[in-house]
Amino acid sequence: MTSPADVPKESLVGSIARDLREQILAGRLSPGRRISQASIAEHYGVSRLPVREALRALSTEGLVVLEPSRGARVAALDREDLHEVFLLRERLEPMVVSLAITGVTDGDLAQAEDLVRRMDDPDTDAEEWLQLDRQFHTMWYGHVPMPRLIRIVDQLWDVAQRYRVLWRMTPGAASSNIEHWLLLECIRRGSAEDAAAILEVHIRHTLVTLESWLAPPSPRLPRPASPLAPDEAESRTFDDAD
Amino acid sequence: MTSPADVPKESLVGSIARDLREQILAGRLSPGRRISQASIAEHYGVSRLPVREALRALSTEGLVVLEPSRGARVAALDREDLHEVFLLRERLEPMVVSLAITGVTDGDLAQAEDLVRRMDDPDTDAEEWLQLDRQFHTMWYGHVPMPRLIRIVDQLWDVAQRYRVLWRMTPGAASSNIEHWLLLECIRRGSAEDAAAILEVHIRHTLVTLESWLAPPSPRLPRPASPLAPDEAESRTFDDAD
DNA sequence: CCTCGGGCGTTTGGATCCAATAGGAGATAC
DNA sequence: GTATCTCCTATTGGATCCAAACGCCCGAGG
Repeated sequence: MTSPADVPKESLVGSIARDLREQILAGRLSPGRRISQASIAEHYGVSRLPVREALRALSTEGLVVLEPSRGARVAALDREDLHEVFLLRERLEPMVVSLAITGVTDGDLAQAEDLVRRMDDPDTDAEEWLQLDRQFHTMWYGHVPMPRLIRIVDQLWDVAQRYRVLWRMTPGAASSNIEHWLLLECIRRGSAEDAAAILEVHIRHTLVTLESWLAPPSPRLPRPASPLAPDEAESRTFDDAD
Repeated sequence: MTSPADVPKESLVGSIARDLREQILAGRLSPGRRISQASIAEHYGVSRLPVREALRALSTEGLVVLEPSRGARVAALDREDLHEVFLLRERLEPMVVSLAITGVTDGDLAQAEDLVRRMDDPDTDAEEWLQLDRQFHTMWYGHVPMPRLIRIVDQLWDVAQRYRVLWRMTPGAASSNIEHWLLLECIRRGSAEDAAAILEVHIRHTLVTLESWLAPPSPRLPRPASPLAPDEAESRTFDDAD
């Protein structure tokens, strides 16, 4: 999701990195799983070289961890990391929205309203909902001329996405769209402070919901097996993924 | 400055990236200058391959820019970037300090006081002063268990360092250490809010000083030729650097 | 039966080689 | 004299090949 159109000709490493990122975000490559350079290279029909660089790039984004001469693994998910990522989002994204608010156009507002409306639609499935949600939150970034900040927030979104895949199953997910309507209203009114405040609450709300679901404070609720468990057993190979 | 001891055996690309980073931060590789893979490789006596990966790693840190099949350049310095970097520092570093403050030990305080004292010493030259300054600001990070945040702030410091090299020549530099004493006092008292506030002011202060010096609002002051000018002429080759 | 050490296979890391692209110099036409 | 088109060279991107490190399995010894 980082800069789709500013590179006229994308290199191999870029496309491989993007696809791997997609796989990891969608959860098709489980956390903690080893990534063999050779299997990836064979899967894409290329040499191991661009795969190496793609893995290195993904490691700087925090999606994989690189152990020297021991290979790469999909970055594990744990509650400390979840907490950190959402704390950073909570601090940075309100900043972005309040900076973007002066550049918002009528077309943006119409598009945003359409997005929120589609999120209200009970027919949209979980995956599509997540995509709409991200689009709603990131559509304002184009108005903020701070490329470093945008890149950081985009990467945080990438990591957060891995946790959000779990969150969409939680019961608290429904109330989220109410905050979307609120945020949209603040943006429409052009009040940067209110929008920032709403967004901060919104992110914190998501964090609390996620944490309370992952670390059972009320263990009486029956839940499926904890999805945070990294599969050290390397149960699946990459080629199993598709 | 990222994790000196947690990698037992450093790979070639790591050491090359570290050295190149050092060169760029110290200003020995001027902004905008082209970096030829071959010259770097020859300089270190290695193949071009680890150089490529090191350049890619540095590009994710924002120190070099990579144009596809056109090579790498040292990232240019401009006022928008300066503004952005310091705005992010202003938002993130107070957060770090306020989070670190509960873990501060007496040893930390003694060491910090020594650092600030040495910064007051008129015998310390500019380069050493910058190093002491960075050490004073980053010594608290070890108490904050948020690796993503620390890495982001470290990278921001790296970029900021390139501007600070210029800043140390400005007349406003002297008053900076007063704020260091204040910050140290807040940390000693254990008041996170005050420390965060002081640090925020401190960073903003630095930014304003730098901006007013770089973009001459009072052009009567005689200044040396603007150090922000990128040398598109590629006046120096890498081997000239040492 | 458990533990330690050596040999082997697999995987990563680096070097060398080849293709493709961009930039520039030179020649030619207007 | 200037602008444009073409060819050439230098540099990057990718593939293949080789060495070194890690992990594992098996065997010997306590």
